[in-house]
Amino acid sequence: MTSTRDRLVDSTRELLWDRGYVGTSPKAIQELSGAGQGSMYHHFAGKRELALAAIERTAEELRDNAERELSAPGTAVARITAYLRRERDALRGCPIGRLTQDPDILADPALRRPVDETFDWLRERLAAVLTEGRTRGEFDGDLDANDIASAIVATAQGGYVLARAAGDPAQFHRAVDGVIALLKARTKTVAQ
Amino acid sequence: MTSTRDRLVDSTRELLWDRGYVGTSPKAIQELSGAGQGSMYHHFAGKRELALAAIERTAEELRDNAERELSAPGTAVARITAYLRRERDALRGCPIGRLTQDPDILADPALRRPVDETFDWLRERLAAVLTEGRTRGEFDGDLDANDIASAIVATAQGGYVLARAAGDPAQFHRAVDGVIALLKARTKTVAQ
DNA sequence: GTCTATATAAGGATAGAC
DNA sequence: GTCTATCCTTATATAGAC
Repeated sequence: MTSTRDRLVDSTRELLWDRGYVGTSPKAIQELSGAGQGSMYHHFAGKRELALAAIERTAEELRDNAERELSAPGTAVARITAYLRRERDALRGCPIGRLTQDPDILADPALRRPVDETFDWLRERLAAVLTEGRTRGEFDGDLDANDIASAIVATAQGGYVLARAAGDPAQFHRAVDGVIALLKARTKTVAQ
Repeated sequence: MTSTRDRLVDSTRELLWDRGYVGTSPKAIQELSGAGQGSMYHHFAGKRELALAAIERTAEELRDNAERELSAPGTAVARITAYLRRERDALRGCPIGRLTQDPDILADPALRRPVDETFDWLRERLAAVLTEGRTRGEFDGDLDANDIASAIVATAQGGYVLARAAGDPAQFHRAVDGVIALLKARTKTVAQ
């Protein structure tokens, strides 16, 4: 059903997620995808081209998933809470954030771009949701949407770090609960 | 002045910080330290033993630096702010947090322990500072010190991710400013 | 499109002389 | 303690047949 090409890209995505760029070998990609060596080099020029396709696809998917939560109906805080509490494998971490630890990725503009753009988009999207909430009068006083949006994205990314260090997904959720509690304290105490 | 052994450990610390465990080769360690191959294997059994010494040393240093800010005089928020705003090379990231992206480190209990313990300590230390602040009456209402401490550590760790993705240290500071703003909003509005 | 053969370099270490 | 020689494996391809 799926083409060899697709299986190569999907396998690369999995391996990049778990082992990063430097930790992912062509041989491992071939084994996971079930494609032979000649086949792999027929479809892609090499590891770099494969990684590029894999990263672009992963970035697209992350964005789509985030947009689903963030564009749902509800208050700003409810949507951000839903986004942060969405079910996930916290121990596996973020497939995009992970790539920022790979010097070879950061050094290559093409490989780096989807990473950069994903976080840029996410930060702006969260800031827009916060601004919308403020316009609607959800929050008390003023609120720097850009800084808080950054803090929210960072809390999630750092939550993965804490979870992986401890080997315990609860550490992710604890961090997320912390930032949600801080954010909720800024909402007007009208309803519960 | 410094022993060959120390130069080997220091070089390994630098390389682990920048390239991670899988990205650090014995050859690179030898070149950076100026030690020969025989010399390296005389002092250490191999890459793993070198990494162990390097990670333990880095963890110790991180802890000492954090303790310096967190045990200073001042309010809880002032100390946490000083900790988060301490001068740093945000683009380089956290030398301990970085290791959580290395499957080989997480899979090895000895290599992983200092990483786990560092974050455990840091989270508890921040929670203690927050609890102390609450006892002193710095904060309005209640406040879940553990969750907020987690969120603070996570914001810093995630701030590095954002900074590295963008190639811009300002992204780290933006996230940090966001969480500080949220935290400050919880202080009693007595003084500024 | 896929397979097998071959190739160069690097990773990670051991052996033994000095 | 340090150096050089040697070793086996993996990384990352290229070449050419089918």
